[in-house]
Amino acid sequence: MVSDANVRRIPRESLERHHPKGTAMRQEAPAVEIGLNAAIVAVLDNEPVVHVVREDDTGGQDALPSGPFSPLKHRTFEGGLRTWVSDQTGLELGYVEQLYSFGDRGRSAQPDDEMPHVVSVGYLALTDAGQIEESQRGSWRSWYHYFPWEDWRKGRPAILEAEIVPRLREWAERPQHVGEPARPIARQDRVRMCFAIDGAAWDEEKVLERYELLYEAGLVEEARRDGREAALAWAPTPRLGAMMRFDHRRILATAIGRTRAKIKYRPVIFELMPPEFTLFELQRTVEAILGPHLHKQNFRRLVEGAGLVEPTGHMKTRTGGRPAKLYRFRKEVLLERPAPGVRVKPGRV
Amino acid sequence: MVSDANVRRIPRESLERHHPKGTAMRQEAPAVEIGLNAAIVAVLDNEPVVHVVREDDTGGQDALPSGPFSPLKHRTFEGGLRTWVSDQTGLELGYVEQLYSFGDRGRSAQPDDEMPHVVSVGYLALTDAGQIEESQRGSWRSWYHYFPWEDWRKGRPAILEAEIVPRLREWAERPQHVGEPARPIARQDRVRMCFAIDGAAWDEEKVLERYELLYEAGLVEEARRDGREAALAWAPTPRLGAMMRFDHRRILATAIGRTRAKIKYRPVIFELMPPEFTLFELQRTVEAILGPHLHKQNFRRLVEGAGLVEPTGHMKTRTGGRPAKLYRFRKEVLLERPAPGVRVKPGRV
DNA sequence: CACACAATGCTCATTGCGAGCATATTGAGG
DNA sequence: CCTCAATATGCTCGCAATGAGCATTGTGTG
Repeated sequence: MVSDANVRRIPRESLERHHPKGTAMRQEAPAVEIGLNAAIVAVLDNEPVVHVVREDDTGGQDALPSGPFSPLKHRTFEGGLRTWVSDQTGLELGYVEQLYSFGDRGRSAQPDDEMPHVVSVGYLALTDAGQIEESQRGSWRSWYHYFPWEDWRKGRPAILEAEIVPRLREWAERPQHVGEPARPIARQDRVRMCFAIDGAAWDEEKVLERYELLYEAGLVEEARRDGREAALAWAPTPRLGAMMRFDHRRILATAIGRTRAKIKYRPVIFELMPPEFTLFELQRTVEAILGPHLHKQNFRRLVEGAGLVEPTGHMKTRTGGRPAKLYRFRKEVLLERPAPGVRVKPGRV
Repeated sequence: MVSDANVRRIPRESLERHHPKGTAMRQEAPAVEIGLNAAIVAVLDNEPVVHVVREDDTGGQDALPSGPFSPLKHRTFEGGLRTWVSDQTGLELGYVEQLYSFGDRGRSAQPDDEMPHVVSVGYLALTDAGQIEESQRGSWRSWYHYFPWEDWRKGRPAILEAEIVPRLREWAERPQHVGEPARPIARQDRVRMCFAIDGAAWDEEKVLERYELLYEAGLVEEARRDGREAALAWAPTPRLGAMMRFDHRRILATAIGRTRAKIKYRPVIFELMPPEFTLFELQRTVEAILGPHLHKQNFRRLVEGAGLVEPTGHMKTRTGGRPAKLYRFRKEVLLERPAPGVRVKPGRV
């Protein structure tokens, strides 16, 4: 337990900056600690992987690299994040983007809790797998290890019909707890939309919505850990993906959803590629991120036609067939089009 | 000045939760204060407006409704925000969405500063203008009051050629300051893309990029207030939009950009509409948000064809011409399409 | 040297969308 | 009542983007 002295009282003048006209608010605001978390993503051997830190002393839960934000040392969140990641993993991040700030970390904290409150700011970082050294490989895990139901590369994952959908259907039919916020959309419909049942289309971007639904229904281990009531009512459930520390799986879900959305309108896919690549390698990388197979010829037409790439003049010979032209990212596309990206249609299966 | 006692030291055990394996980090992290800020948007008489609080005692700067996050009172950020807004303005918010967390508030704080560090979490809220009472009208201002260059409803705003572009061109040609981060994209190209010169297309979603460019170039008052070096080198510049308190204009820029992007793939436009409306009223609202004129017949085809609306059976007669059918938002569309929205193509002029 | 395997080139039907013409209904003014 | 201005609404045409599939070109291998 942390002593009461750690709950700092913010002086009046600080509050005044918020409410110079003296509104009704008078209470003092305790300070909080800000945790910076990075979901560092790469594509390694056609598998989307995320960097994790194993924590042997806490039952082997995986965690994202993270550390507290210190305004005395870090000028910006992003700067602080880069410092932490560099210290903890040795990686120098390239592309970094803020995802979301979670105020109800792990949702386990009670309002009267005396623990210093921790707020999570999640970040997405994309890295070329070529940077990963052999010795570091063990620290990277497929993101489908944590979200098996998101992996549609071999068709609809069996875990959906076998484990998830029946339990969600049952949950949807149970009466809601009193005090639970009335949702504008019924449970039934949320399940239908999120998990593509009864003819609804699978939307690969709804990663977070699906995870939060499973959490609400008490079907992921984090819900049980955090003591959700709904979870207590449950018979033992098979492990639906690997648990992570704190709210890190939620942050990772946000990261996956954002990556899947973003490659469609920003050329961030090239952050995951080596400097030179064949068009088919590019396609495999996109498929690793999004899921199902794309039409090869059309993918080529799309990418070339959009001016996203240009040939380097070199060839790759060991393709197993005819040699392939090597391409590089064509940076000028950023100056030509307002929203360049791999505009693959959602809802393919 | 705030006494040193206000810089709370976080105890070791708190840090340990971040770094159980004992990495190299040992310094203590001071706590920070989290400010919640709301950009509350409505469309009033075909004008996009934002709720502002006037602050007569600080030179009349406008501010967004805001208040500190208190984990003791607020279970979530969003809950805290709703409480603050309700207390300060009497508004009960409907649609609310988190925008971004700004760690370098106002960018004026130095790393060695002893002021309690304030982090801004910005939110976007959308409201039906019908909720606004007559007496409250004075608290709402057109968002183009703060961003005149964003208003393309009467064609390309004159302020661009007259004031902005020439100064930006000059700024782009000046050598960068030493110590300034080397940007992957040259100043010249950033100006070109952001402000649609030399044949580049105007991207109405790049609101934040444009504001940040003007800030960097020292052309908005906030930059001068915050003591940017670049700004000091400048001869007096005409007022480019109205300044706001702290980083509120940056938050508003984020809000505008997000709104413009979001109505294209989520039916949030209906948060701004009364329960019944004509298709032309809907079009005017979209145009207020996005800018230029849309083709009336095609807009109708788009909206009806996407199943976004359904006729109520009622008619509106005082249209100035033939009476118009009244429509309502068709909620079922959420269950049918993965990303329903007013899919207007960007880059129209 | 034929074959398997990929890479690459091209066609064709369908759809989506920009643009404009045409018609239907009102209220206002003579 | 009649005409006109203004708006609502319906429909067509043509181009561009896209999904799907066939055909051809090069390499490595047995």
